Amino acid sequence: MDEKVVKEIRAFNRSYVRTIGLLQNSILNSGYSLTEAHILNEVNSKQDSTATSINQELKLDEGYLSRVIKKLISKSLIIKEQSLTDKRVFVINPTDKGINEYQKLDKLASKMVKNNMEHLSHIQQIELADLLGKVKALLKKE
Amino acid sequence: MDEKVVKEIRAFNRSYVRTIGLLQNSILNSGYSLTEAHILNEVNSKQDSTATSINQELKLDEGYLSRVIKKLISKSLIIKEQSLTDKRVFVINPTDKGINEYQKLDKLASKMVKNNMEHLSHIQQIELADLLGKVKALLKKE
DNA sequence: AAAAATACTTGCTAAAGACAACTATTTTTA
DNA sequence: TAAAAATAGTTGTCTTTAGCAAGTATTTTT
Repeated sequence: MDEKVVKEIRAFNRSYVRTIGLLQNSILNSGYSLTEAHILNEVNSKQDSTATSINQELKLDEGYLSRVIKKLISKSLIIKEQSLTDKRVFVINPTDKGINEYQKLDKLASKMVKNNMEHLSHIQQIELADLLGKVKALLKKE
Repeated sequence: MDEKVVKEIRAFNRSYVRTIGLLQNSILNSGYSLTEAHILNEVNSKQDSTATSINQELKLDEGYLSRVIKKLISKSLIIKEQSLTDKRVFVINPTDKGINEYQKLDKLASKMVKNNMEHLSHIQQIELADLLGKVKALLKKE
């Protein structure tokens, strides 16, 4: 494989990690940890999540996940109900408060992205979205 | 600002974070924490680093950085010498072992990137590098 | 010369996460 | 169908990572 290509990709990764890192840190100022925000996102993105389904995405330690879920329950952001068909399983859904908080986080994340792009002209912004879309498409082909 | 653009960028961030996250985790299996790897990178990238110069890039807690540096010294990966011209300053450089370990990490990171791209054709790889270069250029304009 | 700033360190604490052992339930298999 | 294995989740314990505040030493500013 072309070393030049690898070099270019790694240079991009380094610079982009820093950018995304800053966006993520802004979420940390919202009162939720990154993991909590991710779980909130999972639970709000699909109905009847379970610890297992959440962890298929997040790949955390199960014990740790269990505790974070407990914490989110204690904050009344999610509820957990034992499945009637399989009593090993506990179905998780957001409360109204959880939906609300998630939407706040979502808006915050959008705002951060906007702030990060605001020095670009409108045409450049469209170009950026176009470029990223193409990259995503290339990398999706598994 | 165009909501569609923001949406596209956020979708990209999500998918890319996952990709980079996997690469970073592979480094974690090398026996060094991400922070240690970053410091090793800093110290190997430029001569006579200092805690302050490292932190201009990494932006860690100063106390924590001080301790991680101490740990790397105890592992004989870096050495620290008091500056003769300004005794507040301690100049940091990699040892031979530190240079060696850094090169190992560097190769590992390249390998991971390669693995991640290997399902792409040569033309697609070049296209990817080209797209990422353009994105980086767009975002660099501060 | 005193005050402020810089460079770094240390004590203390909390958060994030890993590992192993455990309960409860369901599925597989011999 | 009873025993074994697998699945889903929890809890105890520990380490790592990191942040905050107060400290030392030195240099710069006033």
